[in-house]
Amino acid sequence: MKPKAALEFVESSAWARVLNAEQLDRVLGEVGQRSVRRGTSVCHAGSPVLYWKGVIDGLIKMSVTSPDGRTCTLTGLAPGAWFGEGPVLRAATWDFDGMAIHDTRLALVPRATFHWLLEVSPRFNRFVIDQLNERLAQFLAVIEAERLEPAETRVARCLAWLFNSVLYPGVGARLALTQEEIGYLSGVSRQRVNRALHMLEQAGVLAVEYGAIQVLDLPALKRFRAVR
DNA sequence: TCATTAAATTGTT
DNA sequence: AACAATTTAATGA
Repeated sequence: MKPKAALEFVESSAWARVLNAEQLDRVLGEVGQRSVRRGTSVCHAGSPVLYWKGVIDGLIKMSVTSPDGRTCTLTGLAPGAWFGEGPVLRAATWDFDGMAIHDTRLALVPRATFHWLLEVSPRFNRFVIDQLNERLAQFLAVIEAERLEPAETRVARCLAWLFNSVLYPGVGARLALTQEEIGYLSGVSRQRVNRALHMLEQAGVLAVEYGAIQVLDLPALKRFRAVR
């Protein structure tokens, strides 16, 4: 696979801009690329972590499966995302499943390269800390909504997450996503998603399109609260 | 380009 | 979960 798109993607990533020329050269020399069709697995719980992965375009769903076969979706990974630093850092295997829910292109940074960057670049370390911290804040917001808020608010939090420009710099104002998919990502029935989206549209926060949504006011989406 | 049809998605119960 | 309405994509005249 010719990694041309991956090279450009790495160069445009926030963490690449904090590296010196020598460090960037090594990364560009070792980065790989992979295209996956919608519906295919991109990483599997229990299998070895070989790469730190970036989403060039498309969409990935992160989920876990219980021993009796039930699955729970944790989050979506939108364009611009880099993921897997957790498993890369602490273990030799993935602790979640990743599935492409759209045709997706991935950039692959070998595990060894990632660890080398951590050793030689304080600013890269800082990037990783910032990213982990941003995720933590997002997870807290989602857990809070899960326990305290009605479904409409949970949908809003889930969408605010997907449009997070720190975690997913590649996402513009518009994201191709059906209401069914939003349901899977936010743990809400499609009917409830439909209601929530219209509520959010009424509030002027986003525009509902056929098979897509467009965010008009991201700050408002983040702080949106439906009345119970 | 237009009309027809199938498939996907949405809105509602 | 089921159904009807709507939108899109594909096909061929």
